[in-house]
Amino acid sequence: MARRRPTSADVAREAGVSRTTVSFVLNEREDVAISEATRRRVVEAAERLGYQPHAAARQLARGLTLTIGLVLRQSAEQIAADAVLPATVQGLTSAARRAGYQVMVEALPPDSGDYAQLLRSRRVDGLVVSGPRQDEADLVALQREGFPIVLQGSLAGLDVPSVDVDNRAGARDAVAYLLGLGHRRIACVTNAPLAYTSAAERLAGYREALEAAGIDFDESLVEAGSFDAGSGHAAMDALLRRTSFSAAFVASDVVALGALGAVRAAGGRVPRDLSVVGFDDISLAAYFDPPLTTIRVPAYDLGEAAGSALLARIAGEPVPARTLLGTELLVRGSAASVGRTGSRNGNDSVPPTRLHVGSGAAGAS
Amino acid sequence: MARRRPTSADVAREAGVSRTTVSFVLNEREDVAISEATRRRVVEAAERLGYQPHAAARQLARGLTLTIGLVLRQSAEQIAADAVLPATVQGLTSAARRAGYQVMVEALPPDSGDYAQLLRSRRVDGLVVSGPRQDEADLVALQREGFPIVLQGSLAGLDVPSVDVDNRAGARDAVAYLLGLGHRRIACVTNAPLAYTSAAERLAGYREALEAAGIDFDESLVEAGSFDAGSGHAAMDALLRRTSFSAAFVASDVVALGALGAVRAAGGRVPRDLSVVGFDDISLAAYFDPPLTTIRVPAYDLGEAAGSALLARIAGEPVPARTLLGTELLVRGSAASVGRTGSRNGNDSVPPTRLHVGSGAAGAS
DNA sequence: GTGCTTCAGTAACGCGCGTCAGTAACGCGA
DNA sequence: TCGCGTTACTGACGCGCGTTACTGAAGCAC
Repeated sequence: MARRRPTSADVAREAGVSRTTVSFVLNEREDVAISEATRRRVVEAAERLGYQPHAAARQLARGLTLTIGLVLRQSAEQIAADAVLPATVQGLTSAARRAGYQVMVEALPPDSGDYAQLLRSRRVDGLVVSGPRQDEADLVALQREGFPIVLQGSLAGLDVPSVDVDNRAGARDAVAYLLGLGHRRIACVTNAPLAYTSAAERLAGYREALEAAGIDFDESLVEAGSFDAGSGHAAMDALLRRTSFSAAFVASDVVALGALGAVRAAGGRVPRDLSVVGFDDISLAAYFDPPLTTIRVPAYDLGEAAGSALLARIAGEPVPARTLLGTELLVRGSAASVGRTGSRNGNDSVPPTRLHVGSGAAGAS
Repeated sequence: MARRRPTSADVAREAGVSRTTVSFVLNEREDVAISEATRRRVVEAAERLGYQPHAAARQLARGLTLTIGLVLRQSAEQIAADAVLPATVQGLTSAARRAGYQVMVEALPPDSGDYAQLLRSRRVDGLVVSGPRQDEADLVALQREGFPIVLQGSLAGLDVPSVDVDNRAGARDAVAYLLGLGHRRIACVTNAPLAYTSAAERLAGYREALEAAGIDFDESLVEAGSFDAGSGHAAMDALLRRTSFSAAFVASDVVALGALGAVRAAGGRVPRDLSVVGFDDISLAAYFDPPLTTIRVPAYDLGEAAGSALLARIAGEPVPARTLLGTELLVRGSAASVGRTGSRNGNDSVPPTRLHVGSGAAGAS
């Protein structure tokens, strides 16, 4: 016969005290006086029985689930291609664990369901929502009902605290670096369609850096990527066919890998013929050919910060409306000075080739 | 004044029935008779009040949390470098959602904590445990206490149902493919230290394929990788310095990227000088240079299968002790026939170069 | 009318805990 | 002795739901 799991009543009986006392002892309540002797008796009884409080009963009595939710609002493909998601999740869970919280994940592509019930059914105490684009209405409604919500990412004109990477500053740094190397015609491949805030912000950083250097924005130098390497290949291919430039800011490492392939397919060499700077610093970027100069985003810290902000909100503490995490330029081998080849080749005297793909050249594979 | 969230009692009052009736109606119980008229009254009242059952109360009353846990038992670095984890998690959440379940993630590196309390405190109804190596004791104990557990991965001699990719068969396919291309001296870089079952299995598949072709196993052709690209670079570098071979099976795409870099650093070209086959088919593999021929692992399906198996166990249905998911060889551009160069170069007459790295060559970056 | 069955709905209990109000015992000063 | 505060503990209620056993009423054959 399987023994029933022990309840606090069993512990009370075993220790010869009341259930109330058990609760006081095990919750370490400072405001009630318990003699050291009974405290010990209770602790030992609990130990002996292998007592573990029933989570649901506790939640019901205290009105707290000690759980936060992570809602992923991207498409399935986008999630699968997200190289930094695991790190972000780790940051979130670790922030949660420090506060005694657990994390519930809900991968809910747009239009595939509703996460409001997570909150309204009190399954979680709060929500980190990542990558929303169209459910502003739901968000605002939940926020107004008083539920703690933190946005991971950005969404203009929303009265919800958000935590994000400083995409604009990172992009500015990347492009400023290329400008510093002497480049003037710098192309930009976005990391996603511009409806995504991060894509728009990175493009804005690109424009700002050009502007600061007194260079006019040229629309023909911009092409949209879309999460995956294939889009980067296509975008770079289109740019090479359309116009000429000596450097490119590709706003995502994953997209950049595709772009590197397109340059190669066109017979060009990076950085000799074209300098490239990426964004994200995925773990493979250092092993691209050439190793990718890129902007590091602190993925773990991002999850951490989102978690901390949410927990603060749950605790009723004030939370800044917007937290931006800094990025960092990582110089590796994919960008070189104008008029100089990449150092890895050693033949500095050869001028940069003017890359151009004829209409008959091989397209994307 | 903030309105209190509605309870089933409120719905009952609003509909003019008892709470019991509300419960019967909203849970759509077939075994009790409710007139269509009152059914409608209750549903409408619930709708009007925006009623949402309190999850904890429900869990307490029914003894079911409708939640499963995913325990990640790898190191933090390993999780961060895992390119297929998001897909697996998606598969798991989607299997869960179909059954009305949610997923709780617990990233618990070895020796950093205890996941038994998740079960013992009834926070979850069951657990998918991924990548354990040393907590067999805990697992067996929980299993014996009757908790539903499914292993994602493999662990010998454990009486816990497991779901895994058929690593051995996949490796066999990869190596058989290289053999079919005429290669005889085939190196192997493992995807992890051999203490990891998946690494041992993939190496075993490599040996089996060689054996089937009547080729003796040569220990000097094997080098251990370790999750990241850097280890692949180092391993390939060591192999090139130590011996010669015309092909390599690198048991992870991430590790393979580093290996490709090492070949390049040694002045070799893939597949002209060396054929390479990877494992995993991460989303970037098709954009490596050259595009990586590899073994596709069904990451999403893996999560799906683990989830389904766990839910079956929770429902008390029998579950096979071991579920192995098939893999698939994806031929791309990183392997070529012996005596022929890769077709992309077009100069078939050049014999394969014998690659060898002098002791003065550049090492890992 | 009687006995039986089916239909429609309800009262009351229990899930396991947190917590408030209350109490008994025990000093301790005047 | 009384009054009062302190210490150490307990009884009982409530959290919001699911569910079992029960009650009336209606229908129906005899």
